[in-house]
Amino acid sequence: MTDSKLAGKPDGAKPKSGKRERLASAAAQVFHQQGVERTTLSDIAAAADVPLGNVYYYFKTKDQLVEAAIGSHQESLRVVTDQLDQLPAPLDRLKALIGGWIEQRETAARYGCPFGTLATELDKREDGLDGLDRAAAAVMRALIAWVEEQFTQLGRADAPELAVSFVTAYQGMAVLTNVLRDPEVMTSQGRRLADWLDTLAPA
Amino acid sequence: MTDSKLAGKPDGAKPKSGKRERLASAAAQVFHQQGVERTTLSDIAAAADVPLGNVYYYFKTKDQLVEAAIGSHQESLRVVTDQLDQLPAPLDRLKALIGGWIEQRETAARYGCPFGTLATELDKREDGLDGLDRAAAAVMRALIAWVEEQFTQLGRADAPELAVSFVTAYQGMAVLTNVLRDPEVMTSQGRRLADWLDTLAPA
DNA sequence: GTCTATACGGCGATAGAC
DNA sequence: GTCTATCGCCGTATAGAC
Repeated sequence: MTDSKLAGKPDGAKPKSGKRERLASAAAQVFHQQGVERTTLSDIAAAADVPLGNVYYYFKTKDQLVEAAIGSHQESLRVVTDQLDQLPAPLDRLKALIGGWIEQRETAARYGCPFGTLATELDKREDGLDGLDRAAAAVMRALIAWVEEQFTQLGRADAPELAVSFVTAYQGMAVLTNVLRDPEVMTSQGRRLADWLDTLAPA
Repeated sequence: MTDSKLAGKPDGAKPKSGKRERLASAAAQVFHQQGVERTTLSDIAAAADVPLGNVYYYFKTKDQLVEAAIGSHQESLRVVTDQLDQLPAPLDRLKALIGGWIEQRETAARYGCPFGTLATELDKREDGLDGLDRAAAAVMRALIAWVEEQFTQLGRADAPELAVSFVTAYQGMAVLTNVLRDPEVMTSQGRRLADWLDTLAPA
């Protein structure tokens, strides 16, 4: 890990087209669908429409592509929360977040949570070899922190624990939606989660 | 898949020692710790203390070991629920189930839910090649069904949805406990889940 | 900077001696 | 039934032409 997005970037040369970014987001997508271990570099190269041998110009190892994929998820999260921050009420922001998850229910039914399943897979690695699992944990913490901020703005003193509960609920929904291959689980459990939010908000 | 436990069993010969079962439960354990894709047959052979070449006498392919591991989880679930069924009150059964999860918090922090992470990994496979993901789903459904039965005995008309919520909560707890590498998440969220049960029970 | 050809290692699976 | 030796494939990574 280290600097995430910047590690391994060839400098002193014209970056020209965003091949590196194309590879990173292709990696994130293919890792989501196939898992890291079942995905070959040639799968990613094909998805990004880049010749196999050329991948190594941008990423020296497969693990660097995993790192880039984590960075890609981090960026996606930032974009989403920036959007949500436009909404005036914290309660509406959280509900809109749930709404977005429900919209992605078909994808979740087939492949699970794009980020949760990646983090789970990385956690099977032996400790200390690489810090990729910790890099993934940082993104998860960023989500929790954003949710916590909303609960704080709602005046909840127990915001930290509520935030963990909230994200926990989502990850659980995603797992069951995926394992049961049933998008309706996301819909019904998402509604329950939204209802729970209403019981917390001060009238 | 097909017959789960029986598939590929050599018949017409003396089974003698339970090597097959040793291999199956070793497979379940190693798959949990390393994931299916990162686990080699030699890892499993070593864990079961069986020579590598001999594995193929009991299991023709690696996938058959995955199938056996799923069967092993199924059996573990049966043992646990049989234990819990000894308790007279359904509410106590559910709380005892949560208590068991909390006891396993250290393992969950390091490797996640033994069954949930396996099912999640199998769901990354392409459809139709093997039915292993569906076999895993059946075990998850069995857990949900048992939980649902407890809610039904509690007189809840919405037992099916409550059961899904309950298992969802656990899977989510397990994911965050694992990703954050923090056993305390399981403790605190487990307590929340138990408290939630109390709010449901008729006074 | 781009791409092809290939080296290298590892793992699933098999053959066949005992 | 048990175990060793080994085959063959595939995937990561490299060398080096263009």
